[in-house]
Amino acid sequence: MPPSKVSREDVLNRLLAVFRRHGFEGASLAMIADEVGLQKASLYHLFPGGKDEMAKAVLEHVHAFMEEKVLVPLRGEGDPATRLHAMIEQVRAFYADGRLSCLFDTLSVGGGDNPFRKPIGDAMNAWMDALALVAREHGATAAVARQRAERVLVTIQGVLVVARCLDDLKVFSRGMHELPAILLPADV
Amino acid sequence: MPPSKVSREDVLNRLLAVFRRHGFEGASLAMIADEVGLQKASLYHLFPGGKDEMAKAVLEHVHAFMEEKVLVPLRGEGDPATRLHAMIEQVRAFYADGRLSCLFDTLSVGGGDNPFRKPIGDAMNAWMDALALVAREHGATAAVARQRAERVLVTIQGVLVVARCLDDLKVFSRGMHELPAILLPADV
DNA sequence: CTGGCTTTACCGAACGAACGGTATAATTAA
DNA sequence: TTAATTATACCGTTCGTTCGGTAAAGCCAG
Repeated sequence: MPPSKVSREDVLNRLLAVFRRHGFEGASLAMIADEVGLQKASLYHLFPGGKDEMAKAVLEHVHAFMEEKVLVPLRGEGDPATRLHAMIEQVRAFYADGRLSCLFDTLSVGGGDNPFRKPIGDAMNAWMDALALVAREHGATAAVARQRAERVLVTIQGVLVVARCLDDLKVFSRGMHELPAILLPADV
Repeated sequence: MPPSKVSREDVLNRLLAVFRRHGFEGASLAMIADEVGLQKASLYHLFPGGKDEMAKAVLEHVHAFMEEKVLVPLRGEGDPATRLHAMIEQVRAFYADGRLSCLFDTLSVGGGDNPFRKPIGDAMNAWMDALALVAREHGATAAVARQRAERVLVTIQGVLVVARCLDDLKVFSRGMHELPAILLPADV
C-alpha cells in the first residue's frame, strides 16, 4: 500500500481546526479537503459516513485527548491546586490562549435533533465530574463541589465566546486566572 | 397594494429565531422563508442585500431591542441592585430561560473576516459599559467595575453554552442567580 | 529472488440536490 | 390605473456524495 500522506492523528487535528473555526455547516467538504491536504474522495475513504462521521471522529478524538491530558491529571495525585493548574495550562494551549473556539460550542448549534449533542454532553459531564472531584478533595461538600465545577466550565466557555466577540485575548487570560479562586476558594 | 402578511417587526423576530438557532451558514434561505412565512422573492424585496443584509438587520434589531430594554434601564434611575434585576429579567425572557442561544455566539463563528464581528463587538462593549456604570455607582473603582461587568457577560455567555451542551436549563437559572453577587458584591 | 495477487491509500470526474440569488408575471389595495 | 407586494420559475454555482480507477506496499507460491 502507498504511504499515508498524513497520519490519522494529523487528519483529525486538521479536521478539528476546521470544525472549531467554522462550525459544522460552515465547513464545506472543499474547505475541509483543502485544509486536510486530501481530496474529497480520499476523505470518504477514511470516513465512509461522510461529513457526519468526520465530526463524530473529531469529537471522539477530542474526548480521548481530554481524557489523557485533562481528566487523568485532574483525577491524579498531588494537591488540588497543582492539579487544577495543570489543567489550566492544557486548556490555555488547547484554545491557543483564546484564539480558537470550543468545538462543543460550534458543534452544538442547531436543533435538539443535532446528533452531536449527546457526545458533547457526555464529554462535558465527564469534565465536570473530574473538576468536582478536585473541589471535594479541597474540602467542599459534594453539592458545593459540583456548583464550583459548573462555574469553572461556565467561565471557560464564557471567556471563549466573549473573547471572540470582543476580539480581545485578554478576556481569556483573565478568566483563566480566576479559575483557582472559583474552584478552590481560600475559605473551605 | 396588497397588505403585508407580516409586520417588519415580526419578520425580524422570526429571522432572529432562525439565525440564533442555526447560525448563519446553517440557516438556508428555504428554511428562512418557511419560518418567516414569506417566499424567497419577498425576502429579497425586504432585504435586497440578501442573507447578509438579513443577518445585519437582525443584529441591528437586537441592538435596538437591547438599547431599549436593557441598556436604558441599566443606565436609568434607582439603586444599582434594582436596575440589575431589571436587566436579569429581560435577559431571562430574551433567552427563554436558556432555551435559546445567543445571536452573538452563533453569528461570530468563522474567520476574523466575518463581517458581523464588528457590530457584535460594538454591542457587547455597549453592554459592558452599561454594566460597569452600575458597578461604579455601587462603589467600585473604574477598573474593578469593568472587571465585574466582564464577569457578568462571561457568565451569561458561559451558561448559555453550557446549558445548551448539557441540555440542562437549570445551569442557566443558577447563573442568572449569581449575577448580583458578581456585579454588586456586599463588601465595597 | 521473483512474479503475480491482494490490499490499501489516494485521486479525477461526475452526480443529483440544494444553495443563494434574480428575473418576470400575477395579485391587489389605493 | 398604478405601484407595492407576492408568487412562479429559473439561473449558475456549490453542496455532499459516489464511482471507477491508479499506484504503491505487503504477501506468498514458485
